[in-house]
This record gives sequence, structure tokens and C-alpha cells, in this order.
Amino acid sequence: MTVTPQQIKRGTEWLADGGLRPTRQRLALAAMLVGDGNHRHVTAESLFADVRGSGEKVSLATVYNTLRAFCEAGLLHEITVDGTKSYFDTNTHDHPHFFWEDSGTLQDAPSEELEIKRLPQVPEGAEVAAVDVVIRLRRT
Amino acid sequence: MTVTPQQIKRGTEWLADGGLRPTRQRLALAAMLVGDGNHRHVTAESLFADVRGSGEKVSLATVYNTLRAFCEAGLLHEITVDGTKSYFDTNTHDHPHFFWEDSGTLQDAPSEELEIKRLPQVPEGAEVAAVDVVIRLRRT
DNA sequence: TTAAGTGCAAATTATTTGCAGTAAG
DNA sequence: CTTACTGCAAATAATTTGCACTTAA
Repeated sequence: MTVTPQQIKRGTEWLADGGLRPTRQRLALAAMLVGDGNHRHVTAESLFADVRGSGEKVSLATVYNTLRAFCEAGLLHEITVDGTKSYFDTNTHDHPHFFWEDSGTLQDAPSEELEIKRLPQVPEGAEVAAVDVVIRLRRT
Repeated sequence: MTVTPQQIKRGTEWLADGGLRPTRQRLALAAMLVGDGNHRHVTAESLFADVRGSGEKVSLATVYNTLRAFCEAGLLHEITVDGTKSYFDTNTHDHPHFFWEDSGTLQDAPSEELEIKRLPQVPEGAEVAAVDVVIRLRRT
């Protein structure tokens, strides 16, 4: 599980997009998150395990702080489905998710396939910040 | 904030529906939750504060355990929006919610007004357990 | 009487923070 | 240089649990 130059390049650009200093730890995390160009859904613990598996040394507290920083920079989206832990999504567009209830896994649902025809009327003095749609799945 | 006979009656019936023993503590909580016939959204802490305000003595641990029991009996629905705490809804039908981001308040959204035209295709070997829709509101 | 429910206080889990040391601009 | 970042270890917050005691059936 070595990090390739390609992944490092993607990570560096991604950090630059968020206006964040490319420290060694941030780069290691960024490479894990966007290195292969695909979207990912991680928890602090899962990302911590991944980065340690890649050989890089990053503390768990830094993983937490960094995920927060990435969110504030608009690079990640935090998703709450489980109550016990936070998930972070590299896809920052408002889109639906599948949540596997048995394994606690989160995955993108194709947003083109969701069509909301009508939304409930929003109360006065309010505007919609986001619409979270989580489709909970049960294994058959 | 005294509990009326009416509220107690409603609470008792509600507990019976869930097949739960009507203890003093459970009755006090049930009366707060369904006593007036309206749906409510509570957290363990908010319900604890309410019940203490009514004069009844119930421990916080019992509030937690009882909310769990009510959920398992199908009397309540747990909702996760905030990450830090759990909300419990007396309306157990699958319906959308408004979540006020500033105050952390949860409220029902009229379900008739939400129309989902098409849902993403569910992966093989899975069925939909529920579709959670949370409309996050920002005060304008 | 007896299995289920309750109340503490201690344990757990996910996450944040204080602060001394390290590194990026 | 100097301000931001990192890593511990300790703090916090929401929730659960162990266990002796109480109560509904």
C-alpha cells in the first residue's frame, strides 16, 4: 500500500484548492482520500487505519483535526447516519446515499436516479441549506 | 406542568400497545410524549428536563433505557441528524423532517408535500428499509 | 415470588482541546 | 522568524452498563 507520485500530485492540488498548507500528514491523508480520483466515504478511524497501513505516521487526533479542517475548507462533506460516528465524503455535492444497516457502510447512490418532484413548503424565515437523503438498506 | 388524568390514560394505552409494563417512570415519560395527542421530537436530555419539570422523579439513565425500550417496542423512531445526539420521534411513519441548523431543533415536515418520483436503483441483494429525508434549514 | 425495571456511579465511545514541540512560508 | 500544524494525554459529551434494590404481575 505505497503512495504513488500520481496520488501525491492529486492530493497536493486538492489541498491547494482548499487553501491548506501541504504538510506531510495532510498530504498522506489527502492522497488516501482523492489519490485515485474516486470518491470515498471514510470515518476518522477508518482513515486512520488506512493511513497507518500505507506506512505514514499520523496521530489519530490529527486525523480528526484534519478532517475538520478539510470540511471547513469545503473539501469534504460530513454525513450523519449512524449516530455514533461521523462519515466524511469526498463528493461535496448534495446527493443521496445508500447506508447498509448491517455493516454500517456508506456509499453513493446515483443522484441522477433520484427525482424529488415536490419538496414540503419551507417555513417562513427559512431557506433550504441542504436535503439529506439516506436510503437505508437491509440485506435480503 | 402537572400531568392530567387524560395524559395518563393516553400514556397507559400507548405502553400497552408496545407490550410494556406501566411502571411509574414509564408512565411519566409516556404522558410527556403522547399525553396531548400531538407528535413530539425529543432528546434524552430534553425529555429528562421535561419530566423533572412535571414533578416526577426519574433518573437520566432510566430516560435513556426507556427511550431505547420504546424504540424496540416500535413506539418511537430514532432519528440521527446531528451526530452528537439522538432524537426520538413519536411519529413512527417514514416521513421527512425539517432540521433547524442554528437551534438544533427537529420538526416534522408535511409528508404529503414530499413527492419522490424515482428512487435510485437498489443494489442487488438489498431492499429498502427506510428512506430518511432531512431538509436542513437556515434562518434567512 | 420472581422476572423485569430502576438508579446510581463507573465504564465506554467518539471526538475535542491544551499545550509544548515542529515545521511551513 | 512567526504563525500554523502536530501529537500526545487529559477533558468532554452522549450514552451504556454492572449491580444491588424495588416493584409490577
